[in-house]
This record gives sequence, C-alpha cells and structure tokens, in this order.
Amino acid sequence: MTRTLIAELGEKIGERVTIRGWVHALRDQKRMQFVIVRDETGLAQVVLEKHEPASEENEAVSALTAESAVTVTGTVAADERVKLGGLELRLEELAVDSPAEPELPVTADSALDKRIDWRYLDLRRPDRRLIFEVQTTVEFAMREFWRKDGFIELHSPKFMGSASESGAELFKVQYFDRDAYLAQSPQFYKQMAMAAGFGRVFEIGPVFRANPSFTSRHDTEFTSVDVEISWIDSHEDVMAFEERWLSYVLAEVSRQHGEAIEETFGAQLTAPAVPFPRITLAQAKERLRESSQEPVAAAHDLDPAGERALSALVLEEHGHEFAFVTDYPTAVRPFYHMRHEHDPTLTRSFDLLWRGIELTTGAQREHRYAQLLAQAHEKGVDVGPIQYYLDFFRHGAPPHGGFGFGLTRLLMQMLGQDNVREVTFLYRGPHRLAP
RNA sequence: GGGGGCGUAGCUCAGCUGGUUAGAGCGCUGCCCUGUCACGGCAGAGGUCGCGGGUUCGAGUCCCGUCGCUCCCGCCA
Repeated sequence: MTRTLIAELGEKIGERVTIRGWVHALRDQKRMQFVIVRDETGLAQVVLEKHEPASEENEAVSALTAESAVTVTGTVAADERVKLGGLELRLEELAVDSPAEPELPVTADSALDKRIDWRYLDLRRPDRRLIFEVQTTVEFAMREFWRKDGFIELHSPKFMGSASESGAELFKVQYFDRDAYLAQSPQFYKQMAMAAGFGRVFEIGPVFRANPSFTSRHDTEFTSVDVEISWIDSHEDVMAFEERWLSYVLAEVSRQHGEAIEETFGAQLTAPAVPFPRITLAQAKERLRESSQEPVAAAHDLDPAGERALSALVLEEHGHEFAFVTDYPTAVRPFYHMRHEHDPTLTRSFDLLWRGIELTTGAQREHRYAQLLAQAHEKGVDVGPIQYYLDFFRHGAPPHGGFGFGLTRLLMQMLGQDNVREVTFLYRGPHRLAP
C-alpha cells in the first residue's frame, strides 16, 4: 500500500489511493457521512453513503473521534459540490490506526501554558508546523552561507568544569564524584578554535541558563547560534559579516515562506538592506534623551523600553528594522571583550536590535594573553578554574571576534510572535521540565 | 528575585456591594436531519469554584498563607 499525500490528490482523479492522517472533522448524517482528514500537506474530504442497514464501514465512520489516526483507501473524485478543492475521496476501506479519546484537552485558543502541556496536539495545527518549516529553512540558509564563506562547524562540549562567564546563571550537575556545570555558552571553545587556526567557525547547539527569568523571551535551555571569526581588525568586521549573513538568511526565508508567513501570522518579511545602521550606546542614549517622552535610565545599558524606543527611532530615521548599538561600557561587558585603545572604559562590542528586542551580542575578543589576564583580574574573575581557557592565548592567537544569539528570538521576530515559547519545540523554564 | 493581574465544567470565559438548586458558548453523550463543508435541530451528562487556614448566621465573592499561570522590571540571548 503506497501512501498518497493529500496535496497530490488533484493529480489522481479516478484512481484508487490510500491516504493516512488524522480525523480533522466528522459530519455524520442520516444518508451521508463526511470525514475531513488532515495530513502534513493539507485537508481532504472523505465521503461515504449510508446504507440501510448501516454497513460495517458506516459503523466504523460513526465510531470515529476527532484527531484519531486513520488510514483511508478510496477512489478520488472531482465534485463541484465540495468546497475543499472540489475533490473528495469515496471511501472503500477505513482503518483506525490509533483512536483519539473523545474529548481533547486543548483547542487552538487555549492558553499557551496549557497548549505546551499538550504540545503534540498543539503542533498538529498547520500554523504551528510552519514555524518549524521556517526554522529548518533558517538553519539551512545559515549553513549554506557559512559554508560558502569557509566556516567550519563546531560541536563543543556541554559539560564544563567551570563557568565560562559569571557563576550566577550556571546549572550544577553531578559528574561522578565531583560537580560539573552545563555550558551557558560555547564562547570559550569557539575561541579555542581560533587559537587552533580554524579561521572561521560556527555552532548551533543547546545552552543552559539558570536564570529564574519569567519573561516572554527567556528560557533555561535554548538553541544558541554562535559565530567566531579570525584575523579581524575590529568589531566592525564582525558586524559586517553578520549583516550580510542575516540579510541572506532573511531573503531565503522570505523567498520560500514569505507568503505563508504573511497569510498565517500577518508578519511581513523582506531582506534587510546592508549595511545596517550603527550607533554607539552613548549616542543612542543621547538621541533617546532628546527625542523622548520617557526618561532614559542612567544605567550603563538600555532597558527593554529603551531598546523598543531606539528601534522605533532608527526605523523612523533610516527606515531600517535593524540597528547595531556599539561600544558598550567595560563595566557591563565580560572580561574577554577587547577595550578601545583610546578609551579603556569602552569595549569593542555591539548588540544587534531587531524590531525592538535584543537579538545578538558580539565583540572583538582580547587575544593578548597579558592584557586578557589583567582584565580578568580587574574584573575580579577567579582565574584558577579557567586557566585552560587563558592558555589558549599563550602560543599565538589571532585577533578575532564573534557573536551569538538565541535562535528562537530570531524566529519570534521573524514570525511576529510575542513569546519564544511559541516557537520553541519544547520550552524549558524554571517551572517547566515536561513534556 | 521585585511589583501588578489572574486561577470557576474537557476548552474559552461570565458570576454586581457576601445570601437558597454556580451560568454561557464551544466540546462531549444520545436521538433527529437526502451532500455536509464553522452543517443544522432537540434532549442530556459534566463543577469538592487551585490548595490550606481565617472572618461571618452564611464565602466562588472578604482577609492571611501557599502553589501555579501571566504581564512589567531585573538578568540576559
């Protein structure tokens, strides 16, 4: 028995075929029975006349429940009466592969948290499926671009013996007779690849953050996209790569799914023009102070409201949805970010904002061993546990820099969703470990 | 972690200043309906009002605690 996909039925009029999928709807009438079957390619109407007395097939159709997994064999017929594509399948054989219990615990309009409880049912909806079709295209396009640019793919370890940045957000796990930590970032390892002479690397992999954060854009485990590039002159080279690369990825997604995304989520997607606008953090705060309604926080960083306001400002002035914010103060950046020679209170770093949220963070890294050590000490970093990392810079390390970001933040903005949980296959948060 | 809001039927929600048998829509069950397509009609089942304590003659409603959800902030990607 060959399975025919519902999308292919139009080419098989008059033929006897077998479709396999889920019962989407059931209309069991006195003389006619209609079953709408759904597979991953679409919906199809299955029809059966009722006999007197009811045939075995009639009884089987009557006993169906919504969302049961079924295999239906019948003849494809064109019929103008059918609103669903003018096609139907005249039922000859019906097999229930796995019945669904009569009452479903969630519906399309259930609260997100409840939909996650029953994620496998939630994900059966075509619009949810589109999210993961897009995710697949995003990763494919990224790799395509990287590969053309000579990047090497990394799979760095997720067990670590020490923190890669600060200790606060690390998950501690038992590792035989001692403690280990789950990697919060592949940062140290992609820098090791620079010292190893790999030149340009990327990694798409899981990272773990023990933040008790309850927001629409945080989770405790997420897929991080990381890039690191050797032989750069400054963080500008990193930004120049990132914008070309992102623009390509968005162009591909727009080309392949733009219409579906707009239809399903109402979100418009076009490839952004390169270069993206750049503004230093100091200038950004100055501009916000000038133009603004709301007081700008005195802190060293932009708060979420500041990010939204800045994005709006850039969109208004440059017609651009992206904005690089550069030159963050040394105080708010990790010890390994390279500092400006003319002003060591500022780092050669950047954040990338898209449609009001922080998408990526990047920087040129400090590759000079003595300078790196001095910065670690100045920041009060305990260098004992990370000596292996510092060693990477003792035998010839190229100047380098890179960036990283959460894949779901990109997807969320791309699809006009308001929560990373919506675009995460299975969300992990402080209170969520199942399913 | 701090602040606001919320928790009532399988789902989404209503329930006014405390007052007798706690409601609606959808779903579910049964019956009816000559092709439905958001099918339609009739009938019915279904709730220890998140949990624990308190105030009161009386608590879904007020108070305290607790758990969970949600939004904003902090932290970040």
